[in-house]
Amino acid sequence: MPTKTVDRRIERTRQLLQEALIAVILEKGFEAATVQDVIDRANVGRSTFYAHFQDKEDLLLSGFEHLWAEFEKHLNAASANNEGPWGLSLSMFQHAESQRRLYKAMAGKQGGNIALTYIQKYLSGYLTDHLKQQLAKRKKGFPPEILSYHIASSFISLLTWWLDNDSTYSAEQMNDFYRQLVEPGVNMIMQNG
Amino acid sequence: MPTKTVDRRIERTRQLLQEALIAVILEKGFEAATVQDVIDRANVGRSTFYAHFQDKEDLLLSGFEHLWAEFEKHLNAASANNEGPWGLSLSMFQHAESQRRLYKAMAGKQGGNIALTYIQKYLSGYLTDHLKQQLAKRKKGFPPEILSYHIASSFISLLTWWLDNDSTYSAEQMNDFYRQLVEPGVNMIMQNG
Amino acid sequence: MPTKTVDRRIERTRQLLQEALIAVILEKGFEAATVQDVIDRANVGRSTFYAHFQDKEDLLLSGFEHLWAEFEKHLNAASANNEGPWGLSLSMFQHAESQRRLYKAMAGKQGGNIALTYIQKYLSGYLTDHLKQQLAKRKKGFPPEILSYHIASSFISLLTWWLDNDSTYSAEQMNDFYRQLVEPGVNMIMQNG
Amino acid sequence: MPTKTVDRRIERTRQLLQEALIAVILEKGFEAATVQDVIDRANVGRSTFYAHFQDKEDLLLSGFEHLWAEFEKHLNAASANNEGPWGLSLSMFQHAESQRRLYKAMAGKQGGNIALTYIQKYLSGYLTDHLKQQLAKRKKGFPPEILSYHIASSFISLLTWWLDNDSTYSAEQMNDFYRQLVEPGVNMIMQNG
DNA sequence: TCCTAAGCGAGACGGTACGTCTTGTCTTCCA
DNA sequence: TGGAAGACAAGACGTACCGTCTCGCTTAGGA
Repeated sequence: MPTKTVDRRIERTRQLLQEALIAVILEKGFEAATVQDVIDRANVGRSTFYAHFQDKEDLLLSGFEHLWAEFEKHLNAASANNEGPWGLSLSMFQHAESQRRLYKAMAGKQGGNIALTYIQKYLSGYLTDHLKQQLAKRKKGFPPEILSYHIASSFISLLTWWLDNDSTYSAEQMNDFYRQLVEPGVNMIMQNG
Repeated sequence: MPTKTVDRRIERTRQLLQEALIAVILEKGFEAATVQDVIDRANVGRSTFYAHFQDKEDLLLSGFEHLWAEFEKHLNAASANNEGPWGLSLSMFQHAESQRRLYKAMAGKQGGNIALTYIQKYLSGYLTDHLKQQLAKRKKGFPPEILSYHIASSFISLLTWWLDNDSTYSAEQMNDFYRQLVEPGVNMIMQNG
Repeated sequence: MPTKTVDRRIERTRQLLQEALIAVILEKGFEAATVQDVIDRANVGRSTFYAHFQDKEDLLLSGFEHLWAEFEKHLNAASANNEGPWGLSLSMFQHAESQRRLYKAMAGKQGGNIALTYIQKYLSGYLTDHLKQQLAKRKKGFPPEILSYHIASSFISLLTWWLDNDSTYSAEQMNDFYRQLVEPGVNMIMQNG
Repeated sequence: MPTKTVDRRIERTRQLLQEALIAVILEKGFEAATVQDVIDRANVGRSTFYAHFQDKEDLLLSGFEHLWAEFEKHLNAASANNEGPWGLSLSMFQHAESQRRLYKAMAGKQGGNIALTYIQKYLSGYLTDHLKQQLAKRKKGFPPEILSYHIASSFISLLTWWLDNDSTYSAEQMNDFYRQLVEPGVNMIMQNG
């Protein structure tokens, strides 16, 4: 059975462009980065860029999706210790620690909000699923969408802060801080809703 | 000594431009707004725009500063009930409620991050001053900059969420939610630092 | 009565561009000339070019129309001696002689065929009007459109040859050659049609 | 010794491309035709095109050379009646009549000037050879290069007119028109030079 | 009440980046 | 292993904004 073989240049070009974008973002930020900056650094023709990606957002997103796929691998590999929201946040801090460069470009303030918006949505969805049952029992409780939103955005705030300040705290320390800040409030709400 | 009298047209033009920018932001967002959009709506010449403002960021900021001055008036007027961090946050929710249109344009996701960055800095500064003494007593406590950052960014997250979702919760309710979410964690840290 | 005043920069820019185009055509030909070549030489911004002209054809045509207007002035000034087709052709040879540079760029093989097509149409129209009556008398004569076409295209061929070969023949000599070549055939046809 | 056999695919590919080019020229003209248009219509890869031809001019020229070779066959076959300049022109009108499609693409205004330039040169050369002796006798005569140029370009003008207007005149009629227009002037010059 | 400096609209201008298109070369894969 | 398919670098195209500028007109405020 003849497997359709792919031209290996294609993937190479995509990676050159993704790497070039990261480099440019770290230099001057996502907004200020121009397509010309990226293709110059990648040594790639203008039309080649547009053959692969619609625009620089699309390019960033493609890189993010790759990073996210790796994160999910990491998550599954460590699944034993990382269950529940606090396990998930720890995993993400750890993954960010091991891919600091990429995370700074995508989730730092230099990056656009594309990646952060994605993460926000993912976490909110996860939390809504996870807290649904407990919240359902409450009669006239705390608005669950606000709760989910807060847990997710607090995490993102801390993550961004960590990345942008080149903080030397470890992933585990950051997750501890996160839990100390957020968990008490959440627990209060879950008990008294 | 002759008092230098100011041409009243100047202030009028500035306001026309500020209002036009707000309107355009609410329609298509700050990023997508062009100077041409703004001056068309304000019926103002291009060079007039640049005579008053460096660019659209500058224009937004000028409007924000005006809004902020009004907030401080509001804050002082209600100072009796609004002391401490939770009083400050309540004042801001209330002010946002009374100026919903402007807040949506500046602090909603349609606005840039200029205003939010400003608020973030202001709150962090306020909190650092306010919590400094208590935190100073702790020996090896929780990092104060993270604590301040969290309290401020949680507030901003809720405010933005409130504005963007056209939520019908009152300012007082929103502040309650905010306290329920954030206060327990802060108290734990302050006691055990 | 207030005459609508025109911004003098506009005409200046148009002329800068027209002159730059002529220069570039003489260097590398109309087809090879790029908009970038022209605006670089004219020290004009790209968008300014497109504010004035649709494309380089439009620019050439605008210059040609100006040249043509001058030709008509020249024609009227010398109208006494230049009546009839052979007077018209003499006038054009003379005008070309006095504006050799422009004619080379527009009617030489370096120029596109825009100007030549225009001249061809103009001459054919003129000749059709002029020969109509005589030809109308013939019963089943020579096709008049072919006759007009021949007289016009022969003229254009000679003109182009003259320009491209930097020939030293005078305008009057060229017109003599033209008459010697074309007049006998025309006369035969007009008599025997 | 094995006779070098030519891969029949090669010739087939060349013909596919030539035919595709003709079709595209007739649709949108030579200038507007792109290599992509041609290879799409020929169902051929881009590199294949460039393996056979330098560019679209080269391709057109190759087709023209083939056509020209056929013309020469036609010329020799009818040589008895077609001697001298007026026999040559008749032959070409006849050949154009029998290959109207190809001639329209190459010698019509849709085709570039490549073919016409070639024909012009060929005719000028032929005429120079043919008229040389007679002109040599004259002392201070009419410039022979102008005479040759005129005879050739008048022919080309008529041919192009005929093709572009889908005229129903026969080749013989066209040649008659051509002779009526051009011969008298030439004869006058030859007698009095 | 007039005069004059300045605010202003209108918009031309030089630039820069965009996303598209075409060219001619060069690499990869397949028959 | 030679030729077809098509990925690629290069660069021109026409459009959209930007921030600067020049131009006359209106108009406010001091004389």
